[in-house]
Amino acid sequence: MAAVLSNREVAAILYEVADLLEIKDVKFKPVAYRRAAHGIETLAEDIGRVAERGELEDLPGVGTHIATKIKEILDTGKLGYLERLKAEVGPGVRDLADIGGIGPKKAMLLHQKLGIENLAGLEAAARAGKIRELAGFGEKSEQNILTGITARKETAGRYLLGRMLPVAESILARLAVLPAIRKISLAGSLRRMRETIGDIDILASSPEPDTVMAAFTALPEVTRVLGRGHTKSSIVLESGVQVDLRVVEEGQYWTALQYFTGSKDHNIALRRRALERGWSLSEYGLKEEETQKNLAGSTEEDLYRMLGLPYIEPELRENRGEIEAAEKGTLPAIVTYHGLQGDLHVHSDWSDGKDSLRAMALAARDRGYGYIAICDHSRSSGIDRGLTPEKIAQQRKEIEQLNRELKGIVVLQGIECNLGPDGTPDLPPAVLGDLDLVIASVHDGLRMHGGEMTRRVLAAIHNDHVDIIGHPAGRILLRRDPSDLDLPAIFEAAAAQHVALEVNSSPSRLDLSDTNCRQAKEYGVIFSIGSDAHAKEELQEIRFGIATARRGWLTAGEIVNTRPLTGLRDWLRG
DNA sequence: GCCGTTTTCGGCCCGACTGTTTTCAGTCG
Repeated sequence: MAAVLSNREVAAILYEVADLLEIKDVKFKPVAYRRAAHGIETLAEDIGRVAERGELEDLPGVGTHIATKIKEILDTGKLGYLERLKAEVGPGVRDLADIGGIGPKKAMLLHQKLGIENLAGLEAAARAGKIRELAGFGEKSEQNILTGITARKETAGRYLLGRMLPVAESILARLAVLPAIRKISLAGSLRRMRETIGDIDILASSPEPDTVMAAFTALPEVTRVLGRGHTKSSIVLESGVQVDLRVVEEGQYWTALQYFTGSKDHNIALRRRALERGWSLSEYGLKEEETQKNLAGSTEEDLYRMLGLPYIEPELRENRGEIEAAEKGTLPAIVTYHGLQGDLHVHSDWSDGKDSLRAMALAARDRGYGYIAICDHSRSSGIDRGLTPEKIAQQRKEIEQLNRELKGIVVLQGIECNLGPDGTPDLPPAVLGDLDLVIASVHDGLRMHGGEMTRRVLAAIHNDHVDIIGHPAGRILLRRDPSDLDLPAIFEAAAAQHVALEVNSSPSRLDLSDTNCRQAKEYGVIFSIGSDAHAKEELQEIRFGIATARRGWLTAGEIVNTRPLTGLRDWLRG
């Protein structure tokens, strides 16, 4: 059997080809390879199946040549063309361009003039003071290279959305009150709510940009000012994250917000659309080529309307087909941030949570929920204080008492039961049958071989007592890859068995992922969104799960906890 | 290397900032 490669792995090979071609200063091909790679990366269907049907060339950006290369990758797991490029350019040269301030040109120059092969070589050359001697480099660029290498070692350059959004919102709040500020918003990947972000982007409008920049660069948490201009300044926070602030004139705010929200690919597609109409789109406006008259209206909605499109939510702006769908009027009405009636996955101090049942219930009511499902861990999950059948019976009494007492919120008794190696829950069927809701999750043996792991989860899906599969892919962002699972098989079974797949909102999980959701919905899967809160303050992290669902094009109808309690109960019985 | 309700050839998004330069290339988003 030939090696089975995921879409992501195929795309990674094409991206590498693009980078190496760019280093070789080949024109236009890098863009072509990147576009093909992006199309494959965001494809809902398995690329192998597309290839089997002989439809590779129907994919956007894939022509005869790239199709042949994709076939080679799928057949052999490798690409001869890439191997030749690597041999030609030098195997580690591509990594050099991961350092800020170094692009393809400088990477090649460093390689050719100093024989640098990798990041270790780059660091050594910088420390030895050799880089400043190169034409086009100086002392400052040498220092920046060293700083960049350090930053990369510490963080690998990505940060969790759930950790950075509060930081960004705090900065935003302090800038928003400045008298010089007219409008201000988050932009970039943070506004699109990507699961990890590379930096924080903020956009503001002001008649006095210098005043705003002065306040921004003087924020107490700033450890370094990377640059300060009239329209753009960049700072680095103690955490190592970079924050960019752009300040534009009032009249340019909405086009600038659209522009700086991205994604880059979405914007390129929009700009092409503008060009087709004889206009040019930039952060400064939508302009008629000849007259330079600005056609953009006074909101982002106006801008999309001018381009013949309905408004496209920031979470959808990834050039994953949203522009085509908008044009056809088939863009889904994605779930809203206030669209949930309850939280289906929270913990209490009965297992590893911090707060009592009562505290969790009251906090849920404060959020406007009608119900909350307490899903503490079961006994074998390796987590201290996991619940035994006896404990579950005691907990039920307390929950019943709470439900008699509390108005405006219904507490459901659920469980997050642990799945054994063969997919059997670690509680007897009779115990599971008495609970309102059963989440089944894998917490150990995550590195199981693909077939075994898939069978394990499928067994849980076919268990009559299981309502939801918790954090199905088992990934930890920036730390642990998803388990080796046949996701299409799981999606198919979950849809057939009416078992919901969870979108876990914990900032380091966001599992299922946005692209998983998008793929699963094609199978008719129903989803549940849970905060996985272990304290009442964490209930608000549900917004990251909702964001993930939105990025996965999910509508309220596809998410079981958008239903009021009666609707939820109907589904649980069904 | 891809693509085309003007094109099967000749295009392929746009502008600011940095660090190095005495007028601009490279990088970045």
